[in-house]
Amino acid sequence: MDALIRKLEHFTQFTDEERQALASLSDLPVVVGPRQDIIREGDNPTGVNLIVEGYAIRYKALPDGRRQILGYFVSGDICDLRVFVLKRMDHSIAALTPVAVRVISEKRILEMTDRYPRIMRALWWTTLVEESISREWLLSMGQRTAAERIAHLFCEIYYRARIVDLVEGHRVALPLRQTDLAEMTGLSVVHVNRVLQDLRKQGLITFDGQVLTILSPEKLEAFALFDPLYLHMDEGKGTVTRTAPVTARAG
Amino acid sequence: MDALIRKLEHFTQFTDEERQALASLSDLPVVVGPRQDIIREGDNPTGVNLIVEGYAIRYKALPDGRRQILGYFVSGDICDLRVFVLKRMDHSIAALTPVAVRVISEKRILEMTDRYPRIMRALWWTTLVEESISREWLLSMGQRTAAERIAHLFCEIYYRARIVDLVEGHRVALPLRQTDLAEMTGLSVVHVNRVLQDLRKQGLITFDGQVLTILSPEKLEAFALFDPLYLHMDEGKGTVTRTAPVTARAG
DNA sequence: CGCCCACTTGATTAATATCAAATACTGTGG
DNA sequence: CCACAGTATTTGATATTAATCAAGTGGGCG
Repeated sequence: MDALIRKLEHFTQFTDEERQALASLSDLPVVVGPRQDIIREGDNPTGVNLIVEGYAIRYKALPDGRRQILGYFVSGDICDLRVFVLKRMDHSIAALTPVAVRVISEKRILEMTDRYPRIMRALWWTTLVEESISREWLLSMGQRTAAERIAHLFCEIYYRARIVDLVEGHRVALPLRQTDLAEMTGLSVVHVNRVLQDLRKQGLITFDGQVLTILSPEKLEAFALFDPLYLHMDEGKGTVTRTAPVTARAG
Repeated sequence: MDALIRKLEHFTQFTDEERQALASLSDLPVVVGPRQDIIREGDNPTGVNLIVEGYAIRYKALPDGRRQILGYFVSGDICDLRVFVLKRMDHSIAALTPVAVRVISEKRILEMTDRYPRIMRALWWTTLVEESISREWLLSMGQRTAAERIAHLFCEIYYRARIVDLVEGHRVALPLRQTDLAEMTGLSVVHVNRVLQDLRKQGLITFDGQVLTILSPEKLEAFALFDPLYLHMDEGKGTVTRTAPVTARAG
């Protein structure tokens, strides 16, 4: 829950009461094994999932088995906040690594957002950021080369992990296989492997399947044509809490 | 405005009063010339745009000029319903063909959704469908071949146009250039041209830059691995208006 | 130890981009 | 009505990117 609050506070500032409400939002976390589905396409979802620990993904598959990862969740991310409006999931959500999730019922979400409009606005913000990310992915898929695409993904992970204090030095715990990267970027595993070697050779990153190290954020961002604007960090503070000072941009 | 109501009624059934409220929502339409920006990246949007006529697009560009179309709007589509939460646009919206838009202020939207929860829900539905479409595009970009991707796009256009009565026979007015298709699919113009020839040769479609004809919807859908589920048509009726009969699926 | 994965490497092929030129189409002015 | 300019489409040839196929290597673990 901590991570959620930390993340939302990049958008707004909460009162203690609001923070309290957020903290008491959900039940105990459930642990999901790696590569297990959390929600499957076609399901009628009953609650919202808050990722407490680990990496989860959205994915979608074609009938012949080709599979595309559409996005990922880190600690503090909420899956499918407004999914109650739709009848059936049009995609699946799965744990990539071991994941701890807290399930929050629709009722609780509604109670809380009714009582605390600022929380509602903050939650909206998270879904808008998620959409923005998905647009950036579309740009990546359509226009960035394989190397740029992977580099860009690493930049994004770096930023998103940092928001919730998952970065130390320039290192992020990132227990992914190269096949996962392949499914995220729409590339073949072999090609991902070669691109990774190339990025390593260029001295931009280090990645061993467990830890991603960004050797030079500036260089990597330049290479990837990465512009963090699409993550909309820190930008709501001024508008929502009008009296609060605007803090410096993270990073 | 008609098209909007027609579209929303694929999700729910309105009372006359609600329909009235929707109809009186906005001012006179403004006409935007083809290839003109409607909102530009970095802008702080002041209102919501309802497309009355024509095709508009979302797009995003890299600093070196590469450009990706992220989605398109047909009559009845609303751009950026909840954009007030974010400070700045992270992408642009432009007219592809001549477009008529109605601008709706945030205030009006809020008044209406406060008074008519069913309208609020219906508007939410449209944004969820839009997100779903963007996920499907990601799947297309990552996993579908060039030909499948274009075929899939045509299927989608066919369905979305049909919702708002823009299809006659199996023909849709679609005044696009091949470069537009290229930017939508992340392909080069030359390759789009060849794929189009191929689809024509296979007897699946006809397209002359003005009118798209789907010669055999079944064959085209099979070829494109198209499953209309992601468009979430007709699926909310049962849940929102509990007394209303569930109508047959369109198509 | 030996097996199962994941990763790596090399060779080849397929998909798609790029470059360059030719053809068609659209609207305009004479 | 024609000539022309400008743009869009088409075609051909070639280059590049990335996929596929096939065969290693290497590490973790029962």
